[in-house]
Amino acid sequence: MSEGLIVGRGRANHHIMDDATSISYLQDPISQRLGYLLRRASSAMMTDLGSSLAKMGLRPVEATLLITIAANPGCIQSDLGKLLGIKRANMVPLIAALLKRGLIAKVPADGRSHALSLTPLGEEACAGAEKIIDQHEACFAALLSNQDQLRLRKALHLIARTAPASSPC
Amino acid sequence: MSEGLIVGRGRANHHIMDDATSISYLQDPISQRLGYLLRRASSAMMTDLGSSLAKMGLRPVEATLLITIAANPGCIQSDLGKLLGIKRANMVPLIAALLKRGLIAKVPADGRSHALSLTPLGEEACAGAEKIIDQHEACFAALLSNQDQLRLRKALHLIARTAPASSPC
DNA sequence: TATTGTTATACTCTATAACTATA
DNA sequence: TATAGTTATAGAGTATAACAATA
Repeated sequence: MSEGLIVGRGRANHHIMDDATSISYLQDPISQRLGYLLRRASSAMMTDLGSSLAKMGLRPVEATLLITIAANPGCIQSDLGKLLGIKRANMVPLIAALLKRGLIAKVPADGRSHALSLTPLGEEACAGAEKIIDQHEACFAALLSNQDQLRLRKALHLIARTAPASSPC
Repeated sequence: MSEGLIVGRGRANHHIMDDATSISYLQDPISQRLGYLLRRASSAMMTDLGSSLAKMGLRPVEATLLITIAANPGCIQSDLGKLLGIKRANMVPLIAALLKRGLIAKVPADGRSHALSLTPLGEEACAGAEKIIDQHEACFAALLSNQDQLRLRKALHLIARTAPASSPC
C-alpha cells in the first residue's frame, strides 16, 4: 500500500513551470502525456493548497487527518491510516504531532487501540482548514463549467480506481 | 521551483486504495475533493507506469530524460533541468547514472557546459520506454471517450497553469 | 558578475523489519 | 496466531548553500 494520497510539502515548493518557459529552444515531448499532465496538475494544486494551509500551520496531510477524524469520531489510528493510505509506522509521528498541539484526543479503546477524536481546538482548526480548502477548490473550479467539473471528477475517479493491479489492461 | 514534475518510484508502491475499501465503517469526506482526486489519479498512474518501466530498468524520471534528450539532441544539462523542473544539483546523479549505463553521451559545448545526446543504446532504451508509455496511456485512455480525453487534458492544463502564484484567485 | 556543473547536506514522504502488548 | 502501536531505518524526491571553472 502507498502513502501517496496525502502530501504536499507546505514549504517553498514553487510551481513546476516557473522557469521552463524560458527555455524556448527546447521541445517538451513529455508534456502532452496524460501521466505527466496529471502529475503537473496534482503537484500544482497540492503545492498551492499547501501554502494556503501553511498560513494556519497545517500541512495538507494534517488537514486531511483532522477532517477525517471529525467525520469519524472514535476511529482508531490504524483504520484511519488504512483509509487514507498511510502506513501504521508513518501514522505515529503524524498523530503524535496533532496530539502535542492539542488538536486531537486519544482515549484507550480496547487496550491496544486508541480512539481518536478532535478537541475543541481541533474542531476550530478543522473548520479553518475546511474553509481554506473550500476556497481553494472554488478557485480551481472556477476554471471549468459545472459539467466539465463533473466530467473531470468522474475521469479522475476512473483513473484512480483502474491503475492498481489491472495495469495489463 | 519544484522537481515535482517527474517521479514515481518504480518499486513496490501499490495503489492507494488497496485496503481502504475494507474499512467500511469509516466516512471518507476528503475523497470528493478535487485536489485529492487529482493526487490519487496521479499517484495511481505514475505508480503503474513506474512498475511497467521497471521491467526495462528505467524509472519514470529516467524515461522522461531520455525522451526529452531525444527530442533535443545537443541540449545542455541545465536547460534540460529547467524544462523538466529538476534542479541543477539534482540533475547531476541522474545524468551520471544514464551516462554510466551508456544511454547518453556528453560532449563539451562551451567549456563549462556539456551537450547531451542519446547513444545508440540510449535510442533503443528510449524507443522501448516510449512504447511502454504509449501502451500505458492507451490503457487509461480506453476508460474515456475521445471527447472526454480532450476535456480531461484541457482541464488538467488549465489547473496546472493556474496554480503557481495566482492562488489568491 | 552571472552561469554551469558539482559536492555536501537536510528534510519530507514512503517503505520494511522487528519489537511490545494486547486480543 | 493476528492485530495495534511503536521504533528504527532506508531509499526516493526535493530543497539550499557553497565551491570551482568558465563566460
